[in-house]
Amino acid sequence: MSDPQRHSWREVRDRIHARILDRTWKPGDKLPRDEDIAEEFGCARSTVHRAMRDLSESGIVERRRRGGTTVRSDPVTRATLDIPITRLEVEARGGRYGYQMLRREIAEAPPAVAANFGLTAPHRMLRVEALHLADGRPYIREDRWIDLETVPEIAEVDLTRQSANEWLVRNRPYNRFQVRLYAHNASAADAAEMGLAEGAALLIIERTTWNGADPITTVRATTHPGYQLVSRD
Amino acid sequence: MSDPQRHSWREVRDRIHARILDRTWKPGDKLPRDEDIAEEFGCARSTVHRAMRDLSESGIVERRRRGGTTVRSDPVTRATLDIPITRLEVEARGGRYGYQMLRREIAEAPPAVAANFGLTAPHRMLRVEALHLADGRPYIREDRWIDLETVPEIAEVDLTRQSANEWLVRNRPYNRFQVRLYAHNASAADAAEMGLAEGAALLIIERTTWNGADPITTVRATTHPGYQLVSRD
DNA sequence: AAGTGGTCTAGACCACCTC
DNA sequence: AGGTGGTCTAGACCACTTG
Repeated sequence: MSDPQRHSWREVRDRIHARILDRTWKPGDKLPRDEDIAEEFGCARSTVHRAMRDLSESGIVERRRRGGTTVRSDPVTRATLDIPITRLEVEARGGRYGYQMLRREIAEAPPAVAANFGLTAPHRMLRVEALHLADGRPYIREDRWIDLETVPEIAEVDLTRQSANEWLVRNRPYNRFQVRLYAHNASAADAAEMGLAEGAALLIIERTTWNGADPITTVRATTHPGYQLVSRD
Repeated sequence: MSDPQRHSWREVRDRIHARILDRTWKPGDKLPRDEDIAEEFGCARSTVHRAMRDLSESGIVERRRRGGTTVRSDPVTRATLDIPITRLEVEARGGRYGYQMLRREIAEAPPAVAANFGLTAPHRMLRVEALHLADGRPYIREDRWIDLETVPEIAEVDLTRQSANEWLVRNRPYNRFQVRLYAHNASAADAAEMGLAEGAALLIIERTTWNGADPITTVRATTHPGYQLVSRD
């Protein structure tokens, strides 16, 4: 009557969510078919579908063709993180960005690296270690392995001036990736290269990227002390 | 001709994405209107819309009513993390879950806690410190503050047997939250309560939840050494 | 003021999976 | 084999926001 958007998908979503929260529909229960909910709420099935997709993406319900919609019995907190390009992150904070390549070698990928890609056969890769600087101080140290079978051209690129990441983003974009986060005590090498105390707690961001089935690169980014990641919204 | 689903939204999405990757449309550029893309691709505008929403949620393009669609000039890696309920996480790994309340007090929220909620006025809150155990060993230690103005009933709940989180999930669900991740060296107190070496690098997961504008709770979860978070897909 | 994306509808067909 | 969610279409109207 007075509501703007009486049958908006957000309202439908919230009404369904409310019934889950008030235990009308309990974890593990099966919800009615979209069509029946649509009829009850007096809206189109596609509106219910839109609402359900949101609940499904939030991890609140699970949907399967023919199997219907069920309330997830193991609710999770599903957070979205934006991991920025380091140069833009530094500049956005008003800092002066710097990049410095530390080492470069071509070698067999060690087992830990191959495992990130799910590879069993030995693989020749380009390894690049580099430092990202903010106002001249170490900000992130990265240890990167690039698959030379997928990205042979990278062997010819001058990575002392341009970060491997920026070259890859432009020339070998990925369409699939995985991120792994954990804490790590600064090793003696970390401490020396980043100018900090040995043992300092550092957040590590590991990222592995593929283009379809082809491995592209895996990076272990060691952040400076105090670095934080914050979820969107 | 031979493709199944010739005009699927995924195909439309991938074709648009391909043009961004091959720099037909460069970062900062404005894309054609959905309707024009639909005409070019020979599909409905709603199919383009579906494709665009996916690109927008992935952080590849930005869309504004009247302002059109533009390619993001600061590409990010947008990762989704599932942070499970600790009890279910332990049980899923085949461990025996245990819970132990350490301390409970009612106090003014310190500035750091109030800041998480964006509060300026002093607030009385319930503070609960507790330990989650896996096979009898400390798994996660949590330091939680609960807003007594929003959730007065919690003061009467017996939190020695039931974790505050499980009570809250059932009785005061949130609809908005923020997560913050960082690394931290175990303090002497951390070390004593979790049975580990002082200075160990620990991943901290801070979570603050609201119901609309009302603060519910903020938790600082200190994970055990070696704990990892991995993105979905 | 007008043009863009956002939403809603009704209907059709499809794909997947459980029954 | 049949029922469920998933997708696509065509059309209409709305909301936002920018020129």
